[in-house]
Amino acid sequence: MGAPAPRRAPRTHIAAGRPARPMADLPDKAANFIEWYLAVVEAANLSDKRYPVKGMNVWTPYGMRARRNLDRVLTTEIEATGSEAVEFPALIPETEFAKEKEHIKGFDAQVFWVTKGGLSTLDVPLVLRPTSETAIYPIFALWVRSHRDLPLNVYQIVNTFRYETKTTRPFVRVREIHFFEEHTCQLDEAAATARVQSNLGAFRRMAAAFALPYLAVRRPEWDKFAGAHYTIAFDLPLGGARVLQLGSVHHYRDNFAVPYGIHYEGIDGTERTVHQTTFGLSERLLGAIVGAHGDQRGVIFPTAVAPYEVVVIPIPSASTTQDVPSAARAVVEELQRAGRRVHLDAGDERPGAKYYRWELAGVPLRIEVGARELERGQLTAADRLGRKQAIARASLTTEIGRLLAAFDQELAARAQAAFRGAIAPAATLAELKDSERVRAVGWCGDEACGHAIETAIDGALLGTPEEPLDLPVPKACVHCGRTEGVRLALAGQPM
RNA sequence: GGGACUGUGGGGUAGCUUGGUCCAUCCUUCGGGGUUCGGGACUCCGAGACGCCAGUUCAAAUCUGGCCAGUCCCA
Repeated sequence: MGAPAPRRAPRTHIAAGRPARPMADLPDKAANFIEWYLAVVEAANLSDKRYPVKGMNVWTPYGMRARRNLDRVLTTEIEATGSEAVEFPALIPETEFAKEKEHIKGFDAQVFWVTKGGLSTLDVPLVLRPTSETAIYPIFALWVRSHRDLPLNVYQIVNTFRYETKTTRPFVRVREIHFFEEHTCQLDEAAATARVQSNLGAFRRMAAAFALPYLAVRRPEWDKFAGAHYTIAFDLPLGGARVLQLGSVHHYRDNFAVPYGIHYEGIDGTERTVHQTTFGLSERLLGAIVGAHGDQRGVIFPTAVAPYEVVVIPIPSASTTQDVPSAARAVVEELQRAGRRVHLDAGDERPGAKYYRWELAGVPLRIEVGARELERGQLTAADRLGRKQAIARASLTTEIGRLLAAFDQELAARAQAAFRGAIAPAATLAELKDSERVRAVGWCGDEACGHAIETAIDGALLGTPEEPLDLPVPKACVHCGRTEGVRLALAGQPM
């Protein structure tokens, strides 16, 4: 006789923060994306938005697991390119904040101020960092003395604050941002350009881990980062003409280095000014993953960010001699030893209810352990894309590795297929109106023509592709018809 | 930046127009018991709410004002 099933599963840490709450059916994703997004984030219990300050949400235990996995990908990839972690303070004196004119113009309407210390008013008000250039660069000026100090590549993952007046949304638009920012100093403009390229490569690898296709575009002059020489942004099409900016890389030239005095002595003994770059990402990536991959059943996490890669569900039965609970525990332990993030759901719910809950929560792979499997020396594995099969118990670890890899591959293939269908060329401005796609058009580079395109699509000229796209280069500007200097440009509606 | 609407247990809602019927309804959730368990089980017992602050009134979930938060639309 096998041991009887325990009356009640032992409590685990996850019980305090349930991975997903059951709820009525989700709103239709295709028909009402925003409603679907808000509902799925709440139902999967990734974020608690009941905190009583606008745009500041609570990270739940389950959401925190996803965030840490996301950050692990970011830190691994950026460190592989020779960047080191640092952490600078959150408060910036107004005097430093105001040194670069364009930068402060771009940000002063959206910063939080600290104006009092205890009961007394501060002589110099402090800004809660909306981004950290002005906190970091005065110190860079002290750190950089010689060409031997270059390149200086550092990054930090910290919270930044922006006083958003628009509607805020979990992960996508928040006032307290979980921000990844790399700041670098380079010998000269060419070296800074090379660093930008290195960042583009790093992001390509990050996005691959998240199974996210994207457009790398150089933003038009009027939409670049405040203080930048140029900005390259990563845009994810989200259905219709909508795009979500995933992050950006900026070339600053010496725009900040001059006002902040970041100089060095070159090999030839002359004093030179560094050229700088930055690379910014945020938890918006998590929103993008939810938005791009999720379906009518809930979230779908790629393995790299999934809070749990595998959930094991025992199927109890009173009429068997098999020791199902012990067998399930053994499966979990074996996977844990193999380094997998795995969760045993031994709760009182019936198996079907657990399937729904974990599908809502986005776990890539579910393993079912029941009398039927044990009698055959097998396990049942079902992935989040609906593929179910029997695997041999004896080769558990290798089978799981294979199934997760296949899952990631299929997830990426599906996202890639959606991506290809999301972009279409347009030869006339009329085609931009109420467009159901992101549009690729000819653009002469003129700002007036750019704004005409923006008006036509009721959105933004995202910019010119920085990486090759499988689209023909148009012969004439879609607005003025000029053929001189015409380039391919993308237009869409930023979320 | 401008406007519209909304706020009732953990989640979704009824009640609000016409103040008293409401120690507030239903579903879900949560805690406990029992029967169960291969795609959202059933049953019994129990828990839990009128966003905050003022005002009007004999009486406020309900009317008024302010604040906070949320949703949507426009620039």
